Amino acid sequence: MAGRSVTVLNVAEKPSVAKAVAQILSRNPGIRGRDGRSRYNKIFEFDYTIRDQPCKMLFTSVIGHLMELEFDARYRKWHSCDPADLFQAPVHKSVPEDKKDIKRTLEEEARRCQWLVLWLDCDREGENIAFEVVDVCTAVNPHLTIKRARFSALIASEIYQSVQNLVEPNKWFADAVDARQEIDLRIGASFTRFQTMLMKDAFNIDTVTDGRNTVLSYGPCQFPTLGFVVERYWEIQAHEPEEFWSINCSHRSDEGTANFSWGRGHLFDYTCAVIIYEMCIEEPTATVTNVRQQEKLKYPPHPLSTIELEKRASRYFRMSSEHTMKVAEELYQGGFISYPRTETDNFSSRTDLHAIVQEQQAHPEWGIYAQRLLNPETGLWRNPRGGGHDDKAHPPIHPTKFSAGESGWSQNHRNIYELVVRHYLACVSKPAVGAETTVEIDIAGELFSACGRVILEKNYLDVYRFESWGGSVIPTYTIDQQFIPTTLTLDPGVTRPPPLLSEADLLSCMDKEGIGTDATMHDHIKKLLERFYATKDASMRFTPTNLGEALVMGYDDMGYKLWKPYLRAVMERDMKLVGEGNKSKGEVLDTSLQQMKACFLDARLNKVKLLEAMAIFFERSNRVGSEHQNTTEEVVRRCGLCQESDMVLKKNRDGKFMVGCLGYPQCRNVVWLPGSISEAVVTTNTCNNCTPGPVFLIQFKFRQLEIPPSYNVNHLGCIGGCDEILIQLTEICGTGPRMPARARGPTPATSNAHPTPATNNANHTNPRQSACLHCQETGHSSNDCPSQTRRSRNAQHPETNQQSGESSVSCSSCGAPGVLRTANTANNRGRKFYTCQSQECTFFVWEDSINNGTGGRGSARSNNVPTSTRGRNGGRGPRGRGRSGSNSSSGTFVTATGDPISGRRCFTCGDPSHFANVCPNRGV
DNA sequence: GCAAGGTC
Repeated sequence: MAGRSVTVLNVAEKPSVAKAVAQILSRNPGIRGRDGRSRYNKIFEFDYTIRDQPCKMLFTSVIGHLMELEFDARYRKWHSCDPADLFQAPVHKSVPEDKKDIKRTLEEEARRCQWLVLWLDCDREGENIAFEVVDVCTAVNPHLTIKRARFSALIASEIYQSVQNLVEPNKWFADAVDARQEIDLRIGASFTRFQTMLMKDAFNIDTVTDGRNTVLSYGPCQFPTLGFVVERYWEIQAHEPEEFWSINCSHRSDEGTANFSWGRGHLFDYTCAVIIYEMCIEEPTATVTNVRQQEKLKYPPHPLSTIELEKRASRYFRMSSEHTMKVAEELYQGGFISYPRTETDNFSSRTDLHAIVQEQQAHPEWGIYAQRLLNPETGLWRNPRGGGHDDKAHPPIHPTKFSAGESGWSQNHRNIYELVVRHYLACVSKPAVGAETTVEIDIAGELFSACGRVILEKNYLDVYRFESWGGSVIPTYTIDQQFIPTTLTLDPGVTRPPPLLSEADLLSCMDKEGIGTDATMHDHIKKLLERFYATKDASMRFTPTNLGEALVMGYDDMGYKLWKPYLRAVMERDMKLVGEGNKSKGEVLDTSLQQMKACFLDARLNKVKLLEAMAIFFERSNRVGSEHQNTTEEVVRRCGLCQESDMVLKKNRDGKFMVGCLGYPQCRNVVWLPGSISEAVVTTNTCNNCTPGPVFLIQFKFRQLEIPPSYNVNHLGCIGGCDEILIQLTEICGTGPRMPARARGPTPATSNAHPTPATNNANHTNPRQSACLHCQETGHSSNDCPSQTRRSRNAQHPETNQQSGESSVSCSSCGAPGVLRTANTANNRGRKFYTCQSQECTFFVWEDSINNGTGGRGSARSNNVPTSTRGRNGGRGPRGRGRSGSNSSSGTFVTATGDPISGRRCFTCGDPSHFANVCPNRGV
């Protein structure tokens, strides 16, 4: 029933959506908006009818999130509190200064409206922004009727449908985002303050950070991103090139040349390869055993999503993801391309795909192709294949306006526009068609194959100049045909480490592990560079800096996976549960913050690991208070004297422990502790007697010889005044150390000497139980891995596994203990040798060669030992080098079972002193 | 001085 007109405030997530929806609903493409308080957010007005209700529509927007989460003022200064407090410090949402004008517009318009319709993007963040808008509007007009419009694309039919079927906003979705925001803030701020304050005083790191104000930030997205870079770097460092051998065959005829590759790929065992090669050389006639002809298709890419745009721009134009997004944003603002932040790689069936192509027909470079595409006779058109991703908010990136290049465009603008257009044209084109021929031949029982390809139809490749489809023509062969190869060679090769991560690789890793969103991934990458955690070289590949590597190493040495993507994955799972209503926001916050706080406290107890890792790369600073014992101060209680600051546990340079007020020198409240204390750590336990609480108990360790025998060296004590034992020991021992700190023995063991925190820590894995990152062995952590002694980072470390007096032999490949065994082969029966304890490693050395210095890695083959170990680990294997000189000259070989092979000689010249592969007349 | 998420 038509009634009196109501005034409806409609709010979209961004100005462009407000305008687009207003244009559609008002059926006025030229609709003009009036200005509000914010220069970007216009207000469009028109009349509309929603389910028979006449409406005066006011359509405006926000610019993403309207509010930010922050700590209450008292906790905002870095030294205002213990970073551990940030896990429970009060937080609140507020509108930041630069969004105040948008808030004012909403307030002014909301006052005169009866309805509020939320047109935010239909994802979790959009839902959360919707509730921010609701908060602002209902604060000034509590009687508003609140409705949510759900739409998946800015297409007229979709919008009409949506406005007639308004729903309720989804609080669960918004709650999920609230939880994420709070967890990110608390973890980020606490760890950032902790590690920054710890390292800045202890080391001279300003040298690597350009003297800028150094912040060693930690974030649940930036750190895993750094983790990917460091992990790859470590993989490269750990790589040892390994020689392998392959047999290659070519055949030239009038029709061309075919290059046949060996069915076995390559062999790491030189002897084996030579034996097979000899067999081939002795009977080199090739017989064609199979000829297969197949039609092959090469498909065009899926419609363009943000990540693909970034990856391809990086590959094709060497543009950084950050710059790509900046350029894409400008093209979007200019109306040339669609919204560039989208996960969607699927066009809605309602999109007019042909109209987009029609616009491009006049282009001097790809216009002809667009015309061909639209001509049904060419048969070039094909509806695009989707990649299965849909963010339900935006279509794939596609051109929205024709341009043959604008005068203000940089080369990058031209490149990105061209990529978007060509990519779109490719998507709606038929795949390329090729004819592939595979020929298999047999030489002396060995299989070889060659493949030739002819492109029959280029189709999309005609327009998508960024891709190619290599192919070569090979001669025609028939089954049972025989020929003598033109060349038949035994060629050496060497395994190579993987390359450093490229920007495209990094984006793929992040995408796969769910780190960041399409709109923020480039920010996290940029942050690594800004924080001096990584550098990017000319070929767009990332190397960790010393700082980045040290931080990851420090946490890794603690056994923490804080630099791995798992934490984010858990958070993503929790957010999903909250969004589905299967877990409450409070529940997720409670458990994950409790776990993260325990992890934080534990990390702080183990901070020596971080300091040790940093010490590998950086000089210790001479600043006062820089000794690592007192670089972070653990809060014991609130100061009862000034009642403003916290009392923290400190250790002076001379080794004295005390609990002092952070308000020093304004507040001089201090509790001196007995001089006989060797270690003191604040625990999470609190005193039940002392007030005002909480007063955290301290785990003390006293030096045995400095306290009366009736006292225990370990004592969990309180400094609040209730602890008789502590008072007595202070009286007995005084408050100064007996010996100067420097005269004491080695620093006691670090983390193991500390009590474990009372709370459980789900993220902590014991490095003694987990496999070493480098050699995959258990029994040591990655930082103790003997295989890493070659790494540059250990150059400053003593060789701990080579200490004199040790009688055992350790594996030079993985560092595990050697096992003494007795040979049982014909030539060496009874002779002793060592192999590696690990079944996966083929280290070998004769015992009698150790003292005369002839043994070691690679000696396996020159000493005729069984080579079967190679087979046991599937071709990957010993880090030992390939062949020794004696193999190629003596002519004595063993089979896999250790039996000698005699009577072999060079096939080419008949000389028994060498084999054909090293013959001066090499080749056939 | 700290996070990550929106978007101009």
